[in-house]
Amino acid sequence: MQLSPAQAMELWHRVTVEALNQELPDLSARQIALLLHIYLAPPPHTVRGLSLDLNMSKPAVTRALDRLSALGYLKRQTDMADRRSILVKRTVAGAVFLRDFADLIKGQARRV
Amino acid sequence: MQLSPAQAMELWHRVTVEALNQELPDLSARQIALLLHIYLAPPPHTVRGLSLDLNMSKPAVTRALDRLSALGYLKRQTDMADRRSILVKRTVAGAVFLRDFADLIKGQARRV
DNA sequence: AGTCTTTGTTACGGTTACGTAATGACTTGG
DNA sequence: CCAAGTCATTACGTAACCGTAACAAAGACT
Repeated sequence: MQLSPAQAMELWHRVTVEALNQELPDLSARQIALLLHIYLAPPPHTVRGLSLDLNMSKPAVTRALDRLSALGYLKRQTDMADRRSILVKRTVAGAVFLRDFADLIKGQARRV
Repeated sequence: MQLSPAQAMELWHRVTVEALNQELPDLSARQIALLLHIYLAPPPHTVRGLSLDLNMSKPAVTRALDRLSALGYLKRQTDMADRRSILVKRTVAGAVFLRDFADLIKGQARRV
């Protein structure tokens, strides 16, 4: 996939502005990264693993999970093999949200 | 520019995660949108205009400008034709930051 | 058993952001 | 020249977020 710097900026511009105008639940950069990571990177996903992968502190991961699970975009499940760990699981609502977001990007990409 | 939903998500995922790992100054979605808008949409840019274009309250625009100008990414200039208004201007530092960001996107796009 | 380690969460203090409402500076129009 | 309107900012209360440090729960190891 080829993309000039100018195209890259125009795409990002269009998407961020459009996201603001649609008044999506406004997630921080970390929350978006976390959500995308859970849906796109291979499981399992634990707090510790996410903390390392995304370069954020464990409490920050916990709080992001609180927020995203309150929105219904994912859920926690304690790992039965090691009950200290929790496994972060996808949900239908999260998949729908990301699908819509992907469509927004796709739509704006077509205009670039 | 064509982009499947899956490609769109993968690109967004790669870029957001990479941005976290590089520990760029973490800007909110609004701040990024504002910065991109100022550099990509045709001037002039006033607080009121930005507030309308980006669907955010005027105080939110003022605060975002505070933050972004503290980082040196843009500057205010009072409009001499109507001294109530301010014109938001680009800076070299802002252009450099966005150029780097565009390169980051471009680099990740190549891997998608 | 008991200690040490690991995992996720909570507590705390501080920072940053928001929106509504009030304010100050300036322009406009009667 | 003064009242009304417009522009940006500040004030204020609230909510969200951060990182460090303390914590409870579970596992590992002797």
